[in-house]
Amino acid sequence: MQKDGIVMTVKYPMDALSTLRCKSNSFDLVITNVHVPGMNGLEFQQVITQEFQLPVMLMSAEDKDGTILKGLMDGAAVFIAKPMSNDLRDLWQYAALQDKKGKRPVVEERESIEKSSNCNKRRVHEVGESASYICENCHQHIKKGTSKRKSAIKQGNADIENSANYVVPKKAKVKWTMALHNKFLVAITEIGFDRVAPLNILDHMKVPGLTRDNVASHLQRYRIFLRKVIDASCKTQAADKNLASKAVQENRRLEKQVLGNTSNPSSSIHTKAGYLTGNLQHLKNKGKEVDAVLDPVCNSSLFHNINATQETQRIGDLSTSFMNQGNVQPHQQNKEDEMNVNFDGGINQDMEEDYLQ
DNA sequence: TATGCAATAT
DNA sequence: TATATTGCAT
Repeated sequence: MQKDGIVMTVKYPMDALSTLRCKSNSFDLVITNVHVPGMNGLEFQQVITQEFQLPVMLMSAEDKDGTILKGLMDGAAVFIAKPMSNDLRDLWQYAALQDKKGKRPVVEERESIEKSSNCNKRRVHEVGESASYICENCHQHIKKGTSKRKSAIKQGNADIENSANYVVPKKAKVKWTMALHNKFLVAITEIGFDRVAPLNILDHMKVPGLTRDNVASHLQRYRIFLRKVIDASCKTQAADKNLASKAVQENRRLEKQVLGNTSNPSSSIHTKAGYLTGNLQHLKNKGKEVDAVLDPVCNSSLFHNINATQETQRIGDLSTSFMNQGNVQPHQQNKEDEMNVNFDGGINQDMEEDYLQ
């Protein structure tokens, strides 16, 4: 693990050692199997500990006490039995918090309770990204317990939590790129507006690492946005109605004037009355069209408690304005976002890599 | 239990 | 600002 958040992998221990010798200052943490080709992992760990003073995390499918104990006594920072849990990311606290004086962080034993999580490329990437996040913010996490809200720390780790060096592991933050948001929209469309719910959306999106909470949070924000847009359009509509009733009154006044003065009807009055009548009809038609398109959507469960029946924008336009909320300068928008917008749901691996920060 | 939502934290 | 988390009501 390098300081800039990048993970470097090598197959052979000797390659790792030569890399470390070239630039040992660039690395924060070494993760190795106990069983590695060409060398015993415990030896490997000892060399690194002695030569580079880097925390070493040992992994093994064996959880025999002897192996664990030996590794820890020889200076390994952590020993983890495979399959590893999703809490792998917690490990970065060892790199982040390593004492300058050489004091090793608390040793924490972990059980491998969870079903084998796939430790694939995606996973490693995610951990790498969140690592730098923890490094940047670890000092904030160490201090203070004065928050009004209940701590996010889960129960059952009280001893670890209380240790001076404990850092609350920070979850990766999902960045809702245009591509991801479009997947979200596709999911909503597929599900049908009436059955929209976080878990449902999550199932349809099929994005690795995305959680129900992520979706729920995004859905909430999206609904707030829609409400704003619809409220605004209601006001517009109200204004239109006002205009329409004024038009009606004006029409009647003019018609009376015209009818009351049949001997010399003013062509300009006829023209104005005709214009207002046409305008009124136009407003009515416009309202009907919009109603027809948006009523099913506005009355669906996607828009709870929204008492709006008219909308001046089409739903498709809403996604763009949703993503442009706050109106960031267009040129600052991710090139990727613009290029990868994809309503067909086919999102490639590289894009998925960008979802989690 | 999952949901929606407001308030609040980060 | 955007996203996450929490507590509550349903």
